[in-house]
Amino acid sequence: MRLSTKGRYAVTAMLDLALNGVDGPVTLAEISENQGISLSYLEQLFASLRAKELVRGVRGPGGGYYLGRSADDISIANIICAVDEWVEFTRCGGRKNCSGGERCLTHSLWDDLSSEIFDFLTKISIGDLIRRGEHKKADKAAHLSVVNDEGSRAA
Amino acid sequence: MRLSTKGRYAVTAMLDLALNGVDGPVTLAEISENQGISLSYLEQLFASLRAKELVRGVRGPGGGYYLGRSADDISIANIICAVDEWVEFTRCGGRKNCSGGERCLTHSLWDDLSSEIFDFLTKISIGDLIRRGEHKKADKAAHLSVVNDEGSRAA
DNA sequence: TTATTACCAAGTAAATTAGTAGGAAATGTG
DNA sequence: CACATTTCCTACTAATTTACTTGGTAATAA
Repeated sequence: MRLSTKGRYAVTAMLDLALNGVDGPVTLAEISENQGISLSYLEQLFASLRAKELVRGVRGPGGGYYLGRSADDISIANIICAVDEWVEFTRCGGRKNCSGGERCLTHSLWDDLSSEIFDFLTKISIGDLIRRGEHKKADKAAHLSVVNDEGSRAA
Repeated sequence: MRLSTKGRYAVTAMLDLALNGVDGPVTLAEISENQGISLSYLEQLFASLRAKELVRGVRGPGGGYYLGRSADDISIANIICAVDEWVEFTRCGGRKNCSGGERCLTHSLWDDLSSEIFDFLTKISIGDLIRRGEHKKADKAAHLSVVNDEGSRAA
């Protein structure tokens, strides 16, 4: 697994798209403005996202991007894999003395961890994140001024 | 959170250290050999790991590195944070029109996801990974030739 | 004394990230 | 139709990060 800043940009952009795309498509110019990402870099990212059918583009005036499918059917792993090319590491073939022996155990362990992280991110959808955000807002509205050390992060 | 190849190297090296360091310290030369990482790059990584007291170096002939504390007290998040400098993103201050309004929700959502991934990796220790590996070995020995689609990954 | 090892610093090649520039192809609107 | 808007596409580039190289110094066991 590989969670780089590139993947972060992509997830953030997709989140923006899901939030602002409820009535009509969202232009990359808007996302660029909102998130402080250059338009052309967004174009690159969205080319990858479009290739994996995570977004759908509409050209011309009034155009922009839609989510390619329901927000509940788009996982964080989907997004990150789309832009980050998912290099499979620990392909022990070709490595030193990795065949079968003690040596390979380390690789195998990392491989297990890696796929566990992947599973974790597969289970979180854009829809989940949004609902979670709504809950938090509702909670804040309900018992206002009740501040614990977790809630007061975003200034 | 940021899970780069650099963090991968560090986790792999720490795993190697934990596995081979049961009787006596492990030299970076050995890890370099085992994992195919250049000695000097390992030195850089271990400088960071040592600064966070995740490893302990012993100089001179017969020297090498020990884990800084019990394998159960070293989480994957610990390791990644040590080498990856943990840049805190989505510090919305200074950003566009991020103060309070709609705009910030996206950042906040990503921030939540980020800390969730962090929590996840905090809960997995080097010790956990090793025990998991041993279980897997035991399972293989017990009901041999029973292969499901998950177990047959590492060739 | 010597070999071995951690430890340290400066520099560098390669890869990746992020952004620029300059378009072409659709498409809604006047 | 003309035109503005927007996706879509390619090539180039600056900045940053990754991974490695080189050339040491300091500690220490034999």
